Amino acid sequence: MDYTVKNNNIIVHEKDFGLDDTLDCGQAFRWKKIKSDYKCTYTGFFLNNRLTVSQVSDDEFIFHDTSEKDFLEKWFNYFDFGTDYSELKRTFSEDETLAKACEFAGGIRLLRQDSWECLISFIISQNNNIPRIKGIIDRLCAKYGGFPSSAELADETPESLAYLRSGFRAKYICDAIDCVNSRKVNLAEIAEMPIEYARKSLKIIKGVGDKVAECVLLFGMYRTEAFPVDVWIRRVLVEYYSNGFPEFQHAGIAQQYLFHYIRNKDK
DNA sequence: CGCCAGGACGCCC
DNA sequence: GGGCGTCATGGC
Repeated sequence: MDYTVKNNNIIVHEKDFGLDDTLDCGQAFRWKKIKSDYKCTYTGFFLNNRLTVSQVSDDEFIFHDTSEKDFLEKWFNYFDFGTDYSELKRTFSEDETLAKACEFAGGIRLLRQDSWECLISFIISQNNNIPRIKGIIDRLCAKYGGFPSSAELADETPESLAYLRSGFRAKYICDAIDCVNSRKVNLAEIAEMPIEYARKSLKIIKGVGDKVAECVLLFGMYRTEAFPVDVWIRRVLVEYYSNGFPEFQHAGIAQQYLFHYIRNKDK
């Protein structure tokens, strides 16, 4: 990765990176594609830092109205620019199916998201579909002027959250708020725990089962050994890996390629 | 109308 | 331990 500062923008050159692949693959829910004269442009947030970013070509990107300081302190890490995805994909591609998946959407990167936002987002995701997940999170952020902290949400009840239309998940959101505010669950500590303890700790929260815990670990804590199995990945495992899934370092990142592949390959 | 969506819980055996 | 009905909501 290399970058140059130009006016108020940061121009980034990076291979193995695509905005559509990365920002519209179901790992983050607050990025919106907007009209532009570039290949594509998205606007969205990390915590409550807004960014508008455009893809100019296969390997050129514009981070609009971004200082060098903000780029290096926030966005470099968020987009995981410190990781060599060429090398990762080379390793994954020893597997036949993963080779196809990496070829299909080679621009996917694992975003380093905020653990709290991730926890709430993936509680909302259960037995739900991506457009509706985005809608619920939109309504939450609209009310609070950004993604609310657990402290801001302290007085919410399932009834007061009715406007979200999140259905049976509202009581789970409230339990997550209570667990974090009472320090029964400490996300910063969980992020550093051995993975089995981290899983158990997250599952203290009602509405957090195996799959949601795995998503929080992978997307919100950059625990790349976490491997969420949802209905789509279950299909991949049945269809292509009846003899078991091979051992990979950073298997969670491989999971992202597979998830995107199985959902979109027939389109 | 039924089926499905980045599932988890409660209850049953 | 595994199996099954239920839980809101909205798009198709």
